[in-house]
Amino acid sequence: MSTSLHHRAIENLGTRIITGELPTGHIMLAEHLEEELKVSRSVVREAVRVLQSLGLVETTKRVGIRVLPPSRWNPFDPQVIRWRLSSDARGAQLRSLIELRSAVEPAAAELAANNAPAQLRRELVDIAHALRDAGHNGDAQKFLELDIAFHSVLLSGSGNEMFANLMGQVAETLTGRTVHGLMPDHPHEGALQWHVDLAEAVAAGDAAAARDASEQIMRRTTSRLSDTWTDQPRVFIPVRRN
Amino acid sequence: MSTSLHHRAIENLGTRIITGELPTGHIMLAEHLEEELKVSRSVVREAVRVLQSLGLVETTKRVGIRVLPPSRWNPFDPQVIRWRLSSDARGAQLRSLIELRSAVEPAAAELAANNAPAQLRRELVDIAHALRDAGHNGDAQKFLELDIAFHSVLLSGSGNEMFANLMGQVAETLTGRTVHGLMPDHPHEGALQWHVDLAEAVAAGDAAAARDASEQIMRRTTSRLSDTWTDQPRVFIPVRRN
DNA sequence: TGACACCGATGTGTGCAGACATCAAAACTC
DNA sequence: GAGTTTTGATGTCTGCACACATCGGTGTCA
Repeated sequence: MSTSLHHRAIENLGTRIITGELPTGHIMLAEHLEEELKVSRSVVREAVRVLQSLGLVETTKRVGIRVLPPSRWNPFDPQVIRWRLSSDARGAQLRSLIELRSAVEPAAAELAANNAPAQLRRELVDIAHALRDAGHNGDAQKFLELDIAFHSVLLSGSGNEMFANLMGQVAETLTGRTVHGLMPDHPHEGALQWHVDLAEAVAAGDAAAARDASEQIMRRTTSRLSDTWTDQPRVFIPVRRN
Repeated sequence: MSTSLHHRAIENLGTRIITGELPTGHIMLAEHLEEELKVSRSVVREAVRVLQSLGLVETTKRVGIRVLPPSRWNPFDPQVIRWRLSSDARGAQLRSLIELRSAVEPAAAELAANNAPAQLRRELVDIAHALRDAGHNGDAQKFLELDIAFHSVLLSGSGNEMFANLMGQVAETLTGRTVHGLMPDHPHEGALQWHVDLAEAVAAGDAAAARDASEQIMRRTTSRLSDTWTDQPRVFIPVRRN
């Protein structure tokens, strides 16, 4: 009972829309939602307003609340990502996130090597060494924590708030990976060293080396996970013209 | 008066928070907002709920509605981006977007060369040629439209919905560029050719060439705009740990 | 006397119920 | 078919009850 009714209503409708249980074009009435969710009008209205701002629904007078097509959803919203990760589209969502990370992290590494404050560089090196140790010792729990911390600090160090914000979603991905049993028992030895190389390149201000190391890491991560989405068809969202 | 009260309330509070007129930690009371905005409680409550989902405010019982620090804002939300683009932080926002584009578009070009459907490839080539013609003829209006269309189609062709979604924000950036008088009278001749090269590489399925051409374009775009944000300090968002 | 734990008063968001206003789709009239 | 009326859903407003975090007073104990 700790979560608010408002929050639960958003969660309920959001997941049902994203799983496709409430398909594109499906029309709901606020009044109907009241009795279905057993909540009052204000709760329904506030939830619908939030879903509207996420691009999941639109409201039209005399019609009702219409579910919008996936192309209108805001794919960068943390909630939308979380809902997709726990739906049938998990593979497609993971692929999107990995492709985004593969594009962004090398750029972030370059920026961090050029701009990050000294303390952050030191922290990155420390984490990389601890990460290598945890990997050698087979401490899976600690390894995961340090892995998330490493990439978070790296993205923060880019000084680009959009990059930095991705860390939350990266964390979801990584934790989700373990949850779904996609983590290896023993981390790859080369990957551990690449993390150290990356940290030291950033510390030394060597942007090119930092990018190289990051690209190595992302290539390996991609190849390790790519078989989870081979069955997922790519969706080509039509260009919206006014 | 066409926009709803709800929407106007969001716009009012959102802009004032992002410009810093309502600083981090500032506390408002719902009751006070009612009389200030001259709207009823329901409007205020729905607006606050949306701002909450954007990470701009949080509500606490017995305290009120507290403005959150910029590190909590969702930097990928289109509304937040728009507000930041029309605030003092416009330079920083532009830099973030360009860095993101620079990271994403070459990756999108690669993906498009590997995966895009045939019709999309043809369309891209047609647009590139039309873009070159418009550039030669000095037709600024048409050039802008085609430029937006080109990058939109390219990002859509990646088959990654997150990449595809960036086109909206790219469009904002590009149109904002002309609005702020940052467009050259005559587009760079090399850039026009690079667009054609990129389109033809995608059409031919040559991922490496597509990436190269895209990187060229982004390098030029970055260097052309970088003097608009030289005075903007980089902000290093602290890593949020639970 | 002073420090500390307890507890009730207070204020604020949360949730509820009902009413009227508004406006666009649908039905109707000509 | 064009213009008009009707209808039905969201939009907006208001009063009320409740939950609960914070604050300040009270009592207890050292």
